[in-house]
Amino acid sequence: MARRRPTSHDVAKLAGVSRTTVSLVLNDVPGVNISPETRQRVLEAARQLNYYPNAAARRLVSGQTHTIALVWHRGPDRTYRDAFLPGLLQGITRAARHYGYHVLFRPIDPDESDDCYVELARGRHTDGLILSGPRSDDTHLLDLHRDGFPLVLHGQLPGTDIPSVDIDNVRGAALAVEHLLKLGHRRIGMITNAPLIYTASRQRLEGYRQALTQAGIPYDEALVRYGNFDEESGQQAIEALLALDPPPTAVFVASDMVAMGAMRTLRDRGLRVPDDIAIVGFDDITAARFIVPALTTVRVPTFGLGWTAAERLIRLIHRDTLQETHVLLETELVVRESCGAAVP
Amino acid sequence: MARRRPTSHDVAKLAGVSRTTVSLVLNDVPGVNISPETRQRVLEAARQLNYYPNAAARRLVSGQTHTIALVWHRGPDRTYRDAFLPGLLQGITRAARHYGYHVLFRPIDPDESDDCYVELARGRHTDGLILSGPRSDDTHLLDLHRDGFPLVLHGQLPGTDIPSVDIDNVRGAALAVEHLLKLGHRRIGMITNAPLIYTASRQRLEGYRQALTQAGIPYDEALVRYGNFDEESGQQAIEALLALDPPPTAVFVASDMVAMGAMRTLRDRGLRVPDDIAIVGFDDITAARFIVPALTTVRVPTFGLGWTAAERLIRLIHRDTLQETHVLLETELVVRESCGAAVP
DNA sequence: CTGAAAGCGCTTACAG
DNA sequence: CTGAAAGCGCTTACAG
Repeated sequence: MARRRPTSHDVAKLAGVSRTTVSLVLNDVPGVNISPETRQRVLEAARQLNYYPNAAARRLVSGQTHTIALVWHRGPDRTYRDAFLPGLLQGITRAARHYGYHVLFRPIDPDESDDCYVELARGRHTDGLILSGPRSDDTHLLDLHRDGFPLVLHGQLPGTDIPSVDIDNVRGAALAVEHLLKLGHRRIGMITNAPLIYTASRQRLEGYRQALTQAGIPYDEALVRYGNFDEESGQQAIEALLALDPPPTAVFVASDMVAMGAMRTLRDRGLRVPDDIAIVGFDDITAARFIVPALTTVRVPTFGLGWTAAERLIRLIHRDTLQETHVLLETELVVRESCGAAVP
Repeated sequence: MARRRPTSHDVAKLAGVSRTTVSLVLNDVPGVNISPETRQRVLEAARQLNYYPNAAARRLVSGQTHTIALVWHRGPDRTYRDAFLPGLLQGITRAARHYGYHVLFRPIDPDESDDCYVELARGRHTDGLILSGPRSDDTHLLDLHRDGFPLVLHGQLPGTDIPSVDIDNVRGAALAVEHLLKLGHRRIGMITNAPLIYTASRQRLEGYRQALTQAGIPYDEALVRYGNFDEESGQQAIEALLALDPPPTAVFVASDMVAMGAMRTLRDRGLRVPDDIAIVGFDDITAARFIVPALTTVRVPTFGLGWTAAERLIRLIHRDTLQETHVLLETELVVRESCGAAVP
């Protein structure tokens, strides 16, 4: 800026009052009696000078930044996770705005050390942290938590009491499989979204098992193959499933991206979906609507995940107590064409 | 935190030096001679106390926040724009990290007033602003610019000297149409991405015209229809084009999302792409790869857009001069199946 | 009802 | 080579 920014001093001078009064008026401090005329004079002076209080000074004196940060791990599941970013961020920023907070976005690339977000917290750039895709070997995280720094995980870290928000993967997967069972399928294969080191993968597999058990169908390991976030893994997995004798009549693919690969292979092989084989995905990425046949899938409430995480984090910052430490959000089955259910 | 955070005072005491020395050592201030032993003692004390300088205090004294903000307009083109967010943010945060800056994310919903980002700038929460989707009626923007506040636009605002970064829409559209011409098409229709009030729409239409002119084909208004960001608008537009006598043999759809609608209608009508009618899109959204036939389209360099915007903004913050005020990034034609070119 | 003063936690001339 | 002091721009007890 060319000229010096106005300070509360300038406003005080122009209004003919002290800086104390300026602060009191501008912050609308309750329980203080200031004459309406004085109040008006201060407001007018501030407007005239186009005065905005310096955030740094405020932060210093209040000890609060009114900022929360989203730390976004970008691992091998990058493309997969990117699909959720807009919704999640939208949920976080909406909640933040509602409570008067700003949002800092901090992606962590695979080549970065895990602790690069620690400075954000310890250096008080932010009042709290949402960590998306937490690592179980992240000791800095536990240190921060131990020191009472407000933290919410997006995703799960088994065996910790750090508050977390996630979707109910088990239930979501069961939803998908139950739907296939209802359509009459008995021999249902599964392709996981990722290797089983990922919590979500294990949980979605668990949901598949539960739904089968519930229906009195024995779990058959041969019907399960492992995806790895991308199309190609879906192609390989479906090949293996097709090689079975007999092959499954339906497959639950626990990731839309992986399902895209599976469907490509089926098409290349001249197999029709859902007539020859039914498919249900998971995630509801944008492409699920557009592919032919349109993919029946399990929708992830990205906005709700973001809103809930931010809302709980701000609670923590305010030293409110959380009712429950871990929150699981419900998913929703979106029935389209690939499952073979009649679409109205 | 349970116990009081350590301050530079604590570090000084533990190391047996003054706070000045602590600051000098920790900031590695050049041109100061401090004995290696003292330096070591300070570093050790800081580590032992797990000391991180308070950001608010630093910001106050330096007058810099080392933060840039992305202001993200969420208008009627919401879904459309969301497709670009992850790439753009990734580019911005990478550049920011490279220069030691943090990134604040601030979406603006349609129900919010346009000036809600002003406080961010005037209150010095950030050293500069990237505005994505600027409005020509935004007077606050011009005020900030006049006052010398560092600003970079993502998108264009005709008739302003505010630095901007965008893609070369004209060239990108021409690329698409030239490709269709090369494949032998002479009667090429166009569906715009949005109404012509949007700069990008006008420019893509201009690229279409230029390519035709270049090939000696007269511009025929009847061959142009207007999309509106979504599938449905694509369906209506393609219907109108098909009703022509004769209909075009190829259509350039200046938005993948709109193209999805057009392709759905073509499929429903039993028309084959590209055999009966060739299609080229614009944007390269994720779904473009997965739809059948895979969509030939013009790729938008989202990462480059973000990186360039952030890099230029930081230049501005450093009071460097920019070589050129407006930067246009090149797009790239991604040839897939919908255009009818032989794919190797 | 309003003002003078202290203090938040740093950095940076300025002495010694 | 190192330290005492001022100051960044606010807010908040504390006097009057």
